[in-house]
Amino acid sequence: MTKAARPRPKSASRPRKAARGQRQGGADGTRQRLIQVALDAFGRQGFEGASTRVIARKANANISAILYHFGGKEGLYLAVAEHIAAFIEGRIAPLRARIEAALAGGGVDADAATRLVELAVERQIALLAEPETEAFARFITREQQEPTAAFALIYDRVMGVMLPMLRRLVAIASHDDPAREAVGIRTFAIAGQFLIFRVGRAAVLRQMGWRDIGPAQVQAITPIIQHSVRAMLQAARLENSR
Amino acid sequence: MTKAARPRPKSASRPRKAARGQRQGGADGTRQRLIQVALDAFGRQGFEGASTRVIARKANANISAILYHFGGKEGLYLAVAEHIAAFIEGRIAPLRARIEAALAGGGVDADAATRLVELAVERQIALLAEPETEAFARFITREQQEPTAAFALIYDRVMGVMLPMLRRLVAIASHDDPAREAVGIRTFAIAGQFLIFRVGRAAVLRQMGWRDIGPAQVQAITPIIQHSVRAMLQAARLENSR
DNA sequence: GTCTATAGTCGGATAGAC
DNA sequence: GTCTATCCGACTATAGAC
Repeated sequence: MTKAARPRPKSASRPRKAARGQRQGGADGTRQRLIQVALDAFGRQGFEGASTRVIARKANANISAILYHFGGKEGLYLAVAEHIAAFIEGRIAPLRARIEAALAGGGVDADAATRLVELAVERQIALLAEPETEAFARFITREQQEPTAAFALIYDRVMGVMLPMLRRLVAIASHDDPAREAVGIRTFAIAGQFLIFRVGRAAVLRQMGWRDIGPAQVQAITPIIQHSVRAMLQAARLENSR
Repeated sequence: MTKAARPRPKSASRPRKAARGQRQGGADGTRQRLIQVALDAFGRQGFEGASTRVIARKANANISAILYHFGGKEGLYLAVAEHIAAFIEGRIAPLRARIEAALAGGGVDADAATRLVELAVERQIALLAEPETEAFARFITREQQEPTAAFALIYDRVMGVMLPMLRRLVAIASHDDPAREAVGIRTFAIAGQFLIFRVGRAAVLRQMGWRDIGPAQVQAITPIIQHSVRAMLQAARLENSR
């Protein structure tokens, strides 16, 4: 009963000795292709639903290549998480730098903070439209439901960076204390407004009659949510200034 | 390659001949226990990750009972979806009746519509706090990522009912046309504000320092999101009335 | 309606040649 | 670094006794 329903990722002793600077016989290509295919497979079918055989075949690689490069299925799973974290880290770096510089500078009043939140919202929605991130969302959403080491990795490198930053901005924009629970809740409420379009994808497509969530949809979504966020922050500020 | 990554639910010829009114030897109990355990297992580990062996053992039933009652693993999966749809249907019935009556009556102005949306938000958040719905959320969120027949079932009976209703209210509250894309987007943005607490559960718990999302958390979340929704709808109304 | 025994398939991992 | 061959465990589903 308690015996272990399945062997989910724990530590993953992936060897991956050489492969960074050498590139023998297109080896690095194999590694990258495996990660790419595995990202889609794990995201769609989950850790146990996806099979290494199918992943290897689709990546034009041998099954043993997974053992060689990642030490096993779990290692491949974690490598996918690393890939996701690295990709998003790179994409949000400019935004992060800009917000951190503003916050360090000290001259961020409520209006400036509101504008920075709106900027962050716009960038995050734009990220949703990039084709790669559709698979990311599937993978991460799965991890949110039943977190493994892969979630900790992604949280630490992406969410754990962005959320506190957004939270500080929300606090400034609403004349509140970032440590207060209400500020945290408000921050998630903001994130939820656009994340729902990834996470509730199937329902959104049906209800909206969309065939996909692409650039056209992003263009429709962005101003509405920015508007909503502004209204929410201003109302909270009024409330807190009484 | 195209050979079939896995045998997901298609039609499920579940026999389930007698079992409703007869109740021989505690049979109905077995059926219910299997559904209960399967809901948790499928939600956590996905269709292929969960094993009928473990489900049967945890439900104190024989593996063959799954074959007998549901015709197979796929039948059990769909039975879980049915259970979810029926449960939520029952829970939202009073709210639905109230909103439909108000809309049919015709006397719903923008303020009344806003209050009804706030009421719906409150009820939906309260639903999140009920312990059963945690497993529901896991199951449904999985289906959102890679929908099967189970998603169609739940969408038709729950989301497809609530979303258009909410959408009409949002349109009235914001002096807009329910058919407009912006109204649909706004409706999802509202839903996203509380759904994030279920769907982004792991991130919420980490960032907020919560150990669970229970009654105390619901009490903290509800007024903040109601306030946010009101601000958003009023801002949209102002925008549309110019 | 519940159970045991077992068939048949597919999974990940290993060993070792090249 | 890539490949084949193979092991062995775990899975779902079937057949048939009770």
